[in-house]
Parts: sequence; structure tokens; C-alpha cells
Amino acid sequence: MAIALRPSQALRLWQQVALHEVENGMPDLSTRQLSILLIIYLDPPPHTVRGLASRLNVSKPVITRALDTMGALDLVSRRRDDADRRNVLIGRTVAGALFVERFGDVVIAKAAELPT
Amino acid sequence: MAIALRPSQALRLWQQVALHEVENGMPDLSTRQLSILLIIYLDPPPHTVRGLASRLNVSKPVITRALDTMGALDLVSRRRDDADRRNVLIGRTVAGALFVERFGDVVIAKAAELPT
DNA sequence: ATTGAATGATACGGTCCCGTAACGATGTAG
DNA sequence: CTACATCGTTACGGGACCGTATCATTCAAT
Repeated sequence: MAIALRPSQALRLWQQVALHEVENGMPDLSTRQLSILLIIYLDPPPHTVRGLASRLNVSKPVITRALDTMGALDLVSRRRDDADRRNVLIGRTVAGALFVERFGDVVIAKAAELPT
Repeated sequence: MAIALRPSQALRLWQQVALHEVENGMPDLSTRQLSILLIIYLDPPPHTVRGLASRLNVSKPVITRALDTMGALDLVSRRRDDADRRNVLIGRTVAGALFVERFGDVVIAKAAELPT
């Protein structure tokens, strides 16, 4: 069944989750970076720079730079596609999977605490 | 009643909302900026630089810079406190209220579309 | 009046990100 | 073999943000 939220609940949920991330010193990801990360971890592979750029309606360098940053944080990985060596396949990492899983837990916890 | 979310729903919700913001070219706010914005619009005033820095567990310049950026976007306003002129009171703007309201609508819409 | 505390802003060097344009590497078609 | 297209990356000048330290302004207490 669909999830029904009232406006105050929706905004409060976002606030509580964002606050939790900031308070606990998690990486200060932008909306773009978070979008990319969640696509990689929620949608079926393969993921390429061009595919992500097209889906997000942004330029390719935006994706490259986001992958640079999140790669430095060990949240995503890159490797060449052996079938077509022009492509770069973007993959998951252990640290990234843990980050996403923990993030989901935060959302669930804050949703459970929402006032009626 | 509390909102119960399964892990896949929680993460998918975040993904869909983030994707919607990026696709539609909304300001690419960081988690810190979003936290500050939502505190200003959800929590009762007054809001000060020091109070926000303390609540978010970050330094004062972080708040000043975030207010600079979001002020340039006309999402928040600043004015001196006449009672204690050391303080700066952070307030809402029409554009900011519209942004937050629209954002809440996006969350509600994406939550309603979540698969069971 | 003087001292000290408190507030928010600014300066600094450094890193990240922006949009646009060009680039090297690789693949494809004639 | 020679164009040409595609892919991801890099270059560029500019802006935003970082953490730390310092600043001017304002208030409070002596």
C-alpha cells in the first residue's frame, strides 16, 4: 500500500534525517551526489557515466566529478568495460553498501518517530 | 500513528525525491544547507547563527556561509536584533516558503507512489 | 571608563565543484 | 586504412565551501 504523508510529516522527516547526518559528521553529500549514489545501489547495473548523466539531465563532467569525490570516500568504484573499453562501469563497494544501508535505517527510525 | 517504512521503501523514497530535484534543476543544496533551511522553516524562531551552529554541531562560519548562499538564492533573510545588536536573526522569505512547501509536496507525491 | 565576554563576519590557504570546451582512447563504418 | 562517432576525462577560469584564526561590534560588569 502507498505511504500517505501529511506536509508537516514529510518536511519533518527530511529535517530529522538531514539533521542526524550533519550532527553525526557524515559526508556532506549534495543532492546530486546522493542521487547518483542511490541509483548505483538501488537500480540494476550496469551504470555508466553517460547513462547517469542522461538520467539526471546533467553534463558528463558532473558525473565524473561526483564519482571522483565519492570514489575518494570509497563509496563507489570504477572499472573499464572489457567488452567496450570506452565505457566505465560504476560499481558498489563494501563501504558504500554499509553507508546506504545505515542511511536507510536512519530514515526508518526517523519515520517511526514522527508525531501523528 | 507512526510511519512504518521498509528499507527498500525508505531508500527508494529518498532516491525519487533527490532525483526529482536534480532533474528539475532545483538548487543543489547540501545536507547541511537543507538542515539549516528546514530548521528555519519548521522550528519556531528566533534563529541565530550561534544557535544553529550549536544545534548542528558545526562551526559558526559554516552557518554564515550557508546563509550567504541561501540568502543569495533568496531562501532566507538576515536582520539585526534590535534588542541585542550582536545577534542576527534569521528569518523566512516568500521564495523560501514556496521552496519548502513545494519540496514537501514532492516528498508526499513520491511517498504516495512507493510500491508496497 | 575599562575590562572582558559574546556574537557574527571576515581572512587565509586549500579543496571541491561549476559550465564549457577540448582531448585521448576506443569503437564503427565505408 | 581512413574517416567519423562515442565515451569518459581533463583543462580552464570562476565560484563556493572547508577549518582555523582573527576581527569589529556590542553588551555586561566592575
